[in-house]
Amino acid sequence: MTKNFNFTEKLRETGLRPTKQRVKICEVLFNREKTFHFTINDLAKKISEDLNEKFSLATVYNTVHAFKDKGYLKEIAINSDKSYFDTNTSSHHHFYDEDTHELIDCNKDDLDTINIKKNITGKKINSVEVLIRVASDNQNQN
Amino acid sequence: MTKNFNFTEKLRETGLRPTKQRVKICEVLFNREKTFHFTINDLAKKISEDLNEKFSLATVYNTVHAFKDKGYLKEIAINSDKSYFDTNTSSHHHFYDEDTHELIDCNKDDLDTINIKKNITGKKINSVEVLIRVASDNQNQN
DNA sequence: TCATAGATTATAATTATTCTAAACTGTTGA
DNA sequence: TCAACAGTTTAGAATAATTATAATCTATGA
Repeated sequence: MTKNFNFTEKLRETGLRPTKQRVKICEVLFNREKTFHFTINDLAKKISEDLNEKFSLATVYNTVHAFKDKGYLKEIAINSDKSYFDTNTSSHHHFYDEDTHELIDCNKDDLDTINIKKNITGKKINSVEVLIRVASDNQNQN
Repeated sequence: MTKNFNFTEKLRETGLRPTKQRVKICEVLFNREKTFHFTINDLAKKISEDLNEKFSLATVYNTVHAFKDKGYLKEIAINSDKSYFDTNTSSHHHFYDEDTHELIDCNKDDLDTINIKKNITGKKINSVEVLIRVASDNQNQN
């Protein structure tokens, strides 16, 4: 999904009916320069702010999951409080600011490529995620 | 915490009252060769199986959190379903088997050291976690 | 236009986790 | 040794994120 796309067509192409809600959520998520890191709640809030209308929470959940299944979104494991999603679906890693609870994408050159030397027999690697937890220098050491 | 330790003394040393429940949970967690990866539910089940008695779930939560705060346990972010904990508190990484929902420790030589080249101004790095998701070769590509 | 499969919705249900307040227990010091 | 108190445990209630349900609605293809 790229900026200023014909979301209706894109949705149809990938087998999702382009409903009003889905198209609008696409606009909120993908009409932007930088990648967007969000929780369901963030998104629901953004929808009601930006569009001045409120979709059912269930719709937000359904849509985000549909988008994730179609590969428009990536889910990022941070903790068990809530799920975080990322509009950047390329293979990349994250900083997580434990003070602000914000996610920041790593650039390609922030980190060497992760090289896994061991294979688990009969298993293939689905993903490799690095999470770098950071916090203010002058506070909780964890 | 090491195998066959005097848990009562160890608990006291770190400022935790060695109650019956805490000592028994120590035994379940730390009297073993290999590291133990578990969810709260796993642990609660193991307690009732191994010890043939049932501690209040709240106690299991309290104890696990106390142990985590004292550095006996590490929490591992996998998904938002539940929290996973690890008795191996050294800096290390994980494979996560998406078929069996099992965690497997990476050995030091499974992975190169992660070298982070970028700093976030004013922030210090608390931890660097790598999670390698694996799954059976002949099924869901995610 | 119509039938229908697929979506949306409000709400209920579920699940993991945290809170609460009462009862209980380790520890300290007289 | 024992009273007193702070720290723990406990059952159950409360909370929060998420999923399920079932009725209504809508995009789509005939």
